[in-house]
Amino acid sequence: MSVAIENFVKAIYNNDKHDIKDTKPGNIAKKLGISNAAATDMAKKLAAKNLLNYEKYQALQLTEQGTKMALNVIRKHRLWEAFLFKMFDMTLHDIHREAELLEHQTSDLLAEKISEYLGHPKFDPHGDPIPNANGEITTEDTSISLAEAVEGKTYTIARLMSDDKEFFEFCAQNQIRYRNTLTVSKQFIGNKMTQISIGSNTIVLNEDFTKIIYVDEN
Amino acid sequence: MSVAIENFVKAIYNNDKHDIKDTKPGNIAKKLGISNAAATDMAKKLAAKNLLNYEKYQALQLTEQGTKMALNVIRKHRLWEAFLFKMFDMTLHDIHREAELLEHQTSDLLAEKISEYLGHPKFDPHGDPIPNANGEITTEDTSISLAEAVEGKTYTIARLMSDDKEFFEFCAQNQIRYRNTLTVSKQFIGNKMTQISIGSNTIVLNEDFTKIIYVDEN
DNA sequence: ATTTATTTTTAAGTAAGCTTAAATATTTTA
DNA sequence: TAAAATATTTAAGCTTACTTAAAAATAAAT
Repeated sequence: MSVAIENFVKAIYNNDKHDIKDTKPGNIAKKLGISNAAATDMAKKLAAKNLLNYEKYQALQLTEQGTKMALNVIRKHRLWEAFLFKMFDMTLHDIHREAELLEHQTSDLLAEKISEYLGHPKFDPHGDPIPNANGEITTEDTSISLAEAVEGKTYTIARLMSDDKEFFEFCAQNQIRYRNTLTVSKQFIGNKMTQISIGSNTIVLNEDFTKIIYVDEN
Repeated sequence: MSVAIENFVKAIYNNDKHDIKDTKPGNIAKKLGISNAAATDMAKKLAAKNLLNYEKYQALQLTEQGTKMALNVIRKHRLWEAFLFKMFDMTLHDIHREAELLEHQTSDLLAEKISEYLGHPKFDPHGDPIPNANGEITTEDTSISLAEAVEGKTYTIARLMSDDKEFFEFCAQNQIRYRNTLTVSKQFIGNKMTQISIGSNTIVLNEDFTKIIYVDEN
């Protein structure tokens, strides 16, 4: 399938899971940076290909086939992230950008080789679950946003939910990495600022950052 | 640049170097599997972009800019081949197919990371030279076709000049690999059949195969 | 040196994946 | 609940990268 189609079903899948849970054409268009008209157009085409259900003015819903395609692309994306993260010294943001391109040009064979090399990992370096070759994906998620974390407790970083360059540069500089351990040492200004200890560092995070860092209680 | 454009300049570059040394639209079209009309069309477009010189009925000639683009893509292709060959157990044919796709979706940064990881190799697993980041490429080549090799002499495999699946499966089964050593033990039926020893194996090659294996005298 | 064959070019047309503008439907809010 | 705001759809049009068919030029062969 074409890059445009793969990105379209991926956007629907992701929107459905995390974001605003709104998969109407306008939201998908916004996410992909295309016009609403283009999204409606594409929706009709993909409905004809049985990748999604389209009814005028309704939210777009992936069919089983469409979901399978989305998970196949997401698998490749996350495997590339894990692989590049392991092999090369690059920021998570750069790795994300590479994976965004490579995911569409990767055979199932190569994906399997990468997965095998990495020991069939279940999560990528953002903490996102990696679908297996059959399109099965771990859905259980006990993590909470750092914004809801409790002063004095110790946590493990479960997810870095962002594509933002600045955020990942900040992460790289402050040992904020998937599976690292941190302790919440102080919450202040109405819980909008959070001071954490991570490794030997003590840093203060603003609200924006605490909202996109997800943690599991230790 | 688009995939179509990158493949077009690459085809011209390669035709100019190895093949029939004919870069007229029809030959490029044949190589790319598109119609002659499409090739002429593209040639005009690329001339407008200063990637090649186009004159009616004449061979296509890459400009400096076009050559640079071709070498940049070829660099990425060959780095991927070298990298995948090192990392994964895949046939040269499979590796070639993956590289053919990945080459167009690889940033200069990632190419550099791969090159660095491999210790800036000068040749890929087919024995093709890898252009450096400045678009400089090793051109010296002392190798001869195995069809011209001499009975009794020992050679090093310098180049496997093919994209053919069956050929590479044969290679994989018979230790025919870039830089391996072989001895020509017998030439017969008017030098059309060549018997070689490679490792502990003795195998007979037909004319087709001897023509695409290039060797250096030891 | 003509005829014949082959290549190249031109012309017209197609599909994919977009755009903007206008019409229509839905949602919000006063 | 009617008006205003927002979203969605339709319509028309664009660009890229192709296609086939026919015309024109070049190359090969008798």
